[in-house]
Amino acid sequence: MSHSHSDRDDVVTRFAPSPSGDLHVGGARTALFCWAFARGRRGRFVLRIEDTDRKRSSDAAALGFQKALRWMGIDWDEGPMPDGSICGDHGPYMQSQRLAIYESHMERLLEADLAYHAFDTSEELDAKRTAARAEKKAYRYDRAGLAIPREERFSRAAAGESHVVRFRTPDAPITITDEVLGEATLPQGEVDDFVIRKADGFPTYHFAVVVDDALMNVSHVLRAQEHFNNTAKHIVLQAALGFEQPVYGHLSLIFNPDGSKMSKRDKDKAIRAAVKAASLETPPEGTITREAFDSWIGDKKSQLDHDALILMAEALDVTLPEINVADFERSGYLPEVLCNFLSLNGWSPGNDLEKFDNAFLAEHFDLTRVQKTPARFDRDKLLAFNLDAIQAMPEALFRERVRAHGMRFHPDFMSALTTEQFDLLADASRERSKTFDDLFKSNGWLLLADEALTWPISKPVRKAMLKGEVPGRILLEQASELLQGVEVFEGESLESTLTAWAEVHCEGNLGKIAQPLRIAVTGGPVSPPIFDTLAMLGKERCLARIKGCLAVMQDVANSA
RNA sequence: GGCCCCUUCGUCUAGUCAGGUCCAGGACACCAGGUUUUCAUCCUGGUAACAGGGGUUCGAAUCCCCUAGGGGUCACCA
Repeated sequence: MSHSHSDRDDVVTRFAPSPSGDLHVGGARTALFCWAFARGRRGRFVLRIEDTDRKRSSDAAALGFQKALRWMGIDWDEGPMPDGSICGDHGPYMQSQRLAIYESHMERLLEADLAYHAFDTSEELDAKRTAARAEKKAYRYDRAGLAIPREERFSRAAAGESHVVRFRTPDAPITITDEVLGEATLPQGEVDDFVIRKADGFPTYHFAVVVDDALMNVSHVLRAQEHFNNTAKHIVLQAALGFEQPVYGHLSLIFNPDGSKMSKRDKDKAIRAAVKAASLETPPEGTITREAFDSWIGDKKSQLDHDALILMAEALDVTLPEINVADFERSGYLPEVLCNFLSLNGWSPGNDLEKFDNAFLAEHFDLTRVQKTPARFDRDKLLAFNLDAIQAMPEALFRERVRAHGMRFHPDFMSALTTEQFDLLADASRERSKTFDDLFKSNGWLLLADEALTWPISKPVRKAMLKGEVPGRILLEQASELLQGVEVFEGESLESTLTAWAEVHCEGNLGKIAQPLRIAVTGGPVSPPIFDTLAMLGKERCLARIKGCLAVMQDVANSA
């Protein structure tokens, strides 16, 4: 397997996820950095799917990864494409389709006695592992398989006896050179004779990754720090197979704000906490079955599936933590902001510069400025960045993007409004939206039928409606008549009419009438600016709602 | 526990490689004041860190050593 020089001179990076679950932010950042590194050097970026674990991998997950990357604005030159096609001359890019390739290299190692069949049972190995742990020692394979004569190993394997193939690790220290972490030498014996082919015939990660990176001409391997120790295995494997060694760079991990490792389990954790807080012993109505609930509660490590998670979160009024790229999309973050913020975790361009796009990242990203320490993921800062980006957006663009978000995640909301209504809402919401989703979460009052609106009595409602020398409900009654006479029910005319009216009836304090009006037409004390709020609803509906509200407030006042 | 790596405000980080311009800068968060018809936004100001201890040096956040703390890894998962 020799490669031409021109081939190797190019920068080639790859992102090689195993397709289980969804792409989480840590993986997304790795992909982003790999992409940026290649793009900034006119190199190629490869997407490879590492599906050698047949139990955990799925095609759906692989597609989900591709969509998540696309959403972030990350494109790749080689690998599977979301439309089902395949790009690149070094495929296949699904490891499960490369078995014959691995096998040919495996044979070379076996023939040269650089690898050997091992017949240990998992029970035997487990026992040795347990013993090592009891002695507080690191477990290392004892090369028991090597005691079997070579001929016998081959014949037993040929006869179909269950076995794995282990790599015969050289008896020498191994030095890893890493562009981020520097140089580290593992003492001899630290890397044992690891498995390179599993009993099911599939290569292990270590073997597949080394073969693929070499055959795909990968020049720079940028991956998570959890792989740092594995690199030693990859280096000795490359030497045995006669492959060139790529440049390595290991990226620090991303943690939760509390310092715990960010994981998919965090969603279950959030719900478990809510279940505990509410002392629930049965699943909430309309969520999951009693059996599912009991087994989930019984096993703290078990996870609910995606739909169950959402149902439970809604029933318990819990906000699930965003972990996956798809979560951030659903929550209404801008992909360019997520990318910007993600790259600030573990990398910075210096000069106090914080806001930049992917093109800038590609141009300036380099390994020397990558942080060695893990970063905690600060959602507040991400939110602040998202707000800034939305505020900086032209009105028309915001309309367009927030509409797209609505069509995707809130179709009922969208179909309930006219285009004019929605544009009004979008314009009124832009400056106060931290995410696209904010608009949909906080304006449910628009969708309700006028008869269905209610006015829960809370402290701010009581204050605005019932307290004071002239209670708000009285002013509201008067303002209602005023509104009846407004011909052009639009923001500007409403503003001039109501401001003038407030000048006379509220001592110039618009708030005195704005708040009662807001509560009357929305059912609560929070909404976009009052004139926009009124205009969106239209004259008829405003008057109907005010009428209903006044009746309720009258009752409350009477019973007080 | 073995091995490897790391350690600047609450958080993300600049500064560390080439010691003085750093009684440590920016951002988010927080606190105080202001603007505002609600919420949010916005404006102004403020609190806040070189993990600890030894060296080296005229001088150390920056170099060396020790201690403490953190992380990764120790699978027929990747």
